[in-house]
Amino acid sequence: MVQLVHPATEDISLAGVLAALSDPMRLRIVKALLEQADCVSMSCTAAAPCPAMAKSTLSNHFRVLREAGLVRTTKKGVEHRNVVREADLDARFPGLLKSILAHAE
Amino acid sequence: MVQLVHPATEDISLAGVLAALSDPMRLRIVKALLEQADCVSMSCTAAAPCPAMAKSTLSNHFRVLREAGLVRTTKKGVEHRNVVREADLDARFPGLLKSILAHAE
DNA sequence: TCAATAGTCCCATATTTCCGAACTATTGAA
DNA sequence: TTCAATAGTTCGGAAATATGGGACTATTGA
Repeated sequence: MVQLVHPATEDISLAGVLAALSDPMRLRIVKALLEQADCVSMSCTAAAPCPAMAKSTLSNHFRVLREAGLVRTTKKGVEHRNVVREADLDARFPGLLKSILAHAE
Repeated sequence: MVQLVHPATEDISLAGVLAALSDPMRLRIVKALLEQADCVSMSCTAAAPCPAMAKSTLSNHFRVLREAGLVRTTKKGVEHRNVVREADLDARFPGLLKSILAHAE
């Protein structure tokens, strides 16, 4: 089980979070990740918020989310497990994520 | 006194708002507009959150904010007056703007 | 050892952003 | 009126960024 590189909580920036969530696809991904508390593989077969999207594009979206500090990715065997960093985000920007997601969809 | 074109409140989209505010300069502009309840001309001489920025770039930022439904622009003589659409935004996405701005800067 | 699966990396194309320069509109003065 | 000054917009090219196809890597299971 490998941990990928993630920004420390205090290094998460507001602009980064907003930029990451300003893409409708990424917003849907985060929403889907939260709704099924359990993981979601990068292919989004479980959450399926991204039907006809190229693998490379999807990979890029997850990278943006990861670098913005929105999700934590762990590599388990052949697949990646993405979890929203709810606690970290709430520590850094109290209430923000909830407030944004409340209006998603 | 001329009203420029603005989206109706119900046409304001979450992605649009987030995209508009995901630019640090625009976030600063909105914050500055709110802090001095009174107008701010497009040159930001009053708010001055944008020192060394080309006129055309600034004009573009205000257009983005306007089209996203974040500010209302009225043309008074030779200058433009920009006001944050607080009430409209709060009607469309209750609490969102406040939540985002609480963490700005 | 080999095939299958899950992602990443690289590259070409497409889109967006930035800024200078030219242009438009309004005002105020001569 | 006419002219200069001020405030923004529009245009066009350069720079930055996003997209997706295809090749590549890593892990698993047969």
